[in-house]
Parts: sequence; C-alpha cells; structure tokens
Amino acid sequence: MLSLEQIVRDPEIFRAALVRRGEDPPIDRILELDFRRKQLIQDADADRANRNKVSKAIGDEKRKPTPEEIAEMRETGDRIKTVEAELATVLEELNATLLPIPNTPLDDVPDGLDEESNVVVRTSDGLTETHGNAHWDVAPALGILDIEASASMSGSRFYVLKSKGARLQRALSAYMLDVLTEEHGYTEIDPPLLVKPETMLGSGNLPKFKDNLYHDDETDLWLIPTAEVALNALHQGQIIDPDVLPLKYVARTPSFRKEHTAAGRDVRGIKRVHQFEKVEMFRYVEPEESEASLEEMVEHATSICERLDFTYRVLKLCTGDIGFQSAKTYDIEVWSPGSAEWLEVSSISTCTDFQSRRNGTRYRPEVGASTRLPHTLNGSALGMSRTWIAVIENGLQEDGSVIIPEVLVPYTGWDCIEAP
RNA sequence: GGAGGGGUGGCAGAGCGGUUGAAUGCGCUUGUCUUGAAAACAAGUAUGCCCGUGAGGGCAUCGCAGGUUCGAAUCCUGUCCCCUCCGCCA
Repeated sequence: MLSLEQIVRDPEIFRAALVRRGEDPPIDRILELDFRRKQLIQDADADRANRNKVSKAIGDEKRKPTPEEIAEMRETGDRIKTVEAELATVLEELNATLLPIPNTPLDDVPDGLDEESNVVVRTSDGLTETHGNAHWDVAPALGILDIEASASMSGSRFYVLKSKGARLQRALSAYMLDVLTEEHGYTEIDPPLLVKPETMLGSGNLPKFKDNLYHDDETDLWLIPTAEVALNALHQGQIIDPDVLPLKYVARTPSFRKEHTAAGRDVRGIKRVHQFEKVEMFRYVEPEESEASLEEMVEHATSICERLDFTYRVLKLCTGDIGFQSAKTYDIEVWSPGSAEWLEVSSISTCTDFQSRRNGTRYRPEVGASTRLPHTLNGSALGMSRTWIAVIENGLQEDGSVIIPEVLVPYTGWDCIEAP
C-alpha cells in the first residue's frame, strides 16, 4: 500500500509514477476522501473531548449528573456515533481504493508496458546452443519423471519425480539452503504453507490476485504462492528493535499457483506447474540500504547459477512487467539447450516500504527514535522445476546419460544419471 | 471434540464503573557520583491519528468486534488466540 500521507502531500508525483506502469490511479477521489476523513475526525474528537471533560468533572466532584447533563451527553453520544459511522464508511472506501494500487517504480526502472521492454543487463559466459532434446522427452526416458502418473492423480500441470530425479531436486534445495545460510548469513525458516487472508493482503497477493491462489473455504486459509508471503508476515505488527536490521531469511517451501492467467502457455513439460519447490531469500533492511541489498541478492542468486554451470542472463524488468508489490525487479534466466529457451529461475525485487506499510512492520533506528518502515526484498535462489530442467538439459551427454554439476555430488551421492 | 484457566505497557505483574495511559518491580535512556565500571540516587521511557510554522493541545488504543452507562481496562454479548486436563489422530 502506498502512503496516504505522501499521496496527499505530492499527488502529482504519485500519479506520474503510476502512469509509468500503465495505471490510472484515482488520486482525486483519494484526496476527497482524505479531506472528508480529517473533517470527521475533528468533529468526533471535539465531541469526545467535551464528553470526557464533563464526565471527569462529575467523577471528580463525586456527585450525580444533573438531568440536563445526562440529556446533553446523550445527544453528544448520538452525534459521535453518527460521525463515527460515516468515518467508518469513508475509511473503508479509502482502504478499498488504496489496496489495489500497485507500488511505484523506482526511477531507473525502464519504461514499457510488457516484457518487450525488459532490458538485459548482463549475460554470463557460456554457450546458448541447442541439442533439441527437451526434458519432457529425456526425463521420462531416464525414469526420473512421470507426468502420466501426476496427471492421473492430480491433473495437468503437476509432476512426479522419481528415483534420481527426486533426489536431484532434494539435493538442489539442500545445496542452495546451505550456500545461503552458511556463506551468506541467511537465517533458515520453515513456515506454514497455509495463511490467513490478512497475511495475503499484507504481501499484496490479495485482494487483486485471488484468482491465482488456492483457498480452503472451510477455514478461510490460503495456500502460499511463494514463501515470500510467509516471510513477509514474520514481523507483522511488530516494531523491530534498534540494531536488528538487516534481517536476512531463507525458506524452502512449495509454491502453489493456479496459473489460470497463463492458460495455454508452456503446456509441455514441467516448466509451468501448479506446485513447485522454491528456495526464497527475504530481507528486511533500512531504506538507505535497500538498493545495495537488491544487487547483493542478485549476486547471491547468480553465484548459484554459476556453480551449477548454467549460462544465464540478468534482466531488469520494465515498469509494465514488474509485480504488483515491486518497485524494481531483476529476473534471472538460465539457458535450456533442450527446449532452446531462457528459463526464468529467479525473480528478485525490492518492495520498498509497500509491504511493511500493509502489515504494520516497523523498526526503530535507535533507542528513543521514532519508528520507520523497513524495506522488504524478496528473491528466489532458485526456483524448482526450472532449475531441475536446466540441470537435466545442460548435463545431457551424447550417450543419453546426464552428468550433474560437481557441487551437487555431496548432496546426491552420485554424479551421473545413467542412460536408459 | 469435551472440561476448565487466561489474554493489561519491552518483560513480569496490580487494577471497588469515576484525577487509570494505566500502581509496583525489572529492563532501557540520560544525569549526579566514580580514574573506569558496578552500586546508589534523580529524571525520563508505548503506539497511532487530528489541529498547530512552533511551543503545545486534543482523540483513540488494556486480544478483537459490538453493547450498557453521563462516564468502561473494570459490567454484558459475540469472536479470536494461548495454557492445563480428557478423548481422538499423525
């Protein structure tokens, strides 16, 4: 959520920033509502101040209220209720107006309405050739992937990993968690996968994107589409003590997505699925550090790509392609020589203070200072199914076997998936 | 699922319906003292909002939402969460 206070102070700055994203925010309506809001607060506060004064005098003097006082205070009370009721509807509309507005992009985010305008900022060394043997052909033949089994038990866009395929995924997750916790100082978190509506609201997934989320009607809980949702809620409503930031978390969880909006895209193989495993980095930082943190997280993710021997590139997403809650996003794509395309294995964003404002996460810069909103950043390192695909397609040998990256061997116990 | 108990400030823990935003203790900050530290003493120490250039003033908040009342942390109703015991299940 954007800052109402800042919008009121500088409406045109916000309008201009949101227009860059192709949005036409109802700024004028917001200003009207805020004006009304302040009026109502003043009215109600004045009446309440008067009522407090009279009641306190009665108490101090240890006497019964006079009939006139009672009549007058009843009237005041009724008036307060009326004003409060109107205030409630104004606040409700204000909230409903503000919640669907996305974050404002940072200045250096390239303009553009779709992925055509994304900018490749870096491409690693390495080949981008193709051998034409896509994972959907290779992996089932190797006996490590069974899409027919997943289709029969769960439908399309699921997958069953078997044998060394399952072990490979487990090894990848474990390896990435170890790198991030041991080398980069992230604290490992294992959060719930089902969360309350308020938690989804806090991360920005609700109310706008409910169509992509799985929901249990009976308990009103939502399945997380990424660990970001849970990690973002870790300090909701809290004031973080001085000298605690930056907080760096990492979690390995499944991610559940309906993918309705992508119907028809990526139907072959396991590139786009309803459930996938992902190792997610998340940070709470002071605003001054957020841009440097974002770059550091990109470093962390790309260093893993390098150690997995991937050819990769880093994209800076344009204003029209960054996520709802994001102010700036880098995507990392790795080359898959089988399906001959770049696979998005990571998306790393700063959400500035957008999420902390939504969930009331604050911090105190130093003892006695007033509270501020931390910036939150999130990024995958890395997302499964696609990373798994890349290992298989990159490691495929002439003879049909698959050699896996050296760094994974301690986690798998073997270095080769034998040819069928 | 059944039976009880409880949710108050950073923590612990009081609080006859009326100077209670809230005793007291601990913690924390600052000052005095000290070569330094500790101890002792003194003062300060919640969050949000509204008005005001400022000084400052006002309002709200004792899990949450309603209600009773001139007045509610205190009474009533609902709800959420936590703890203990029993049952059931992993």
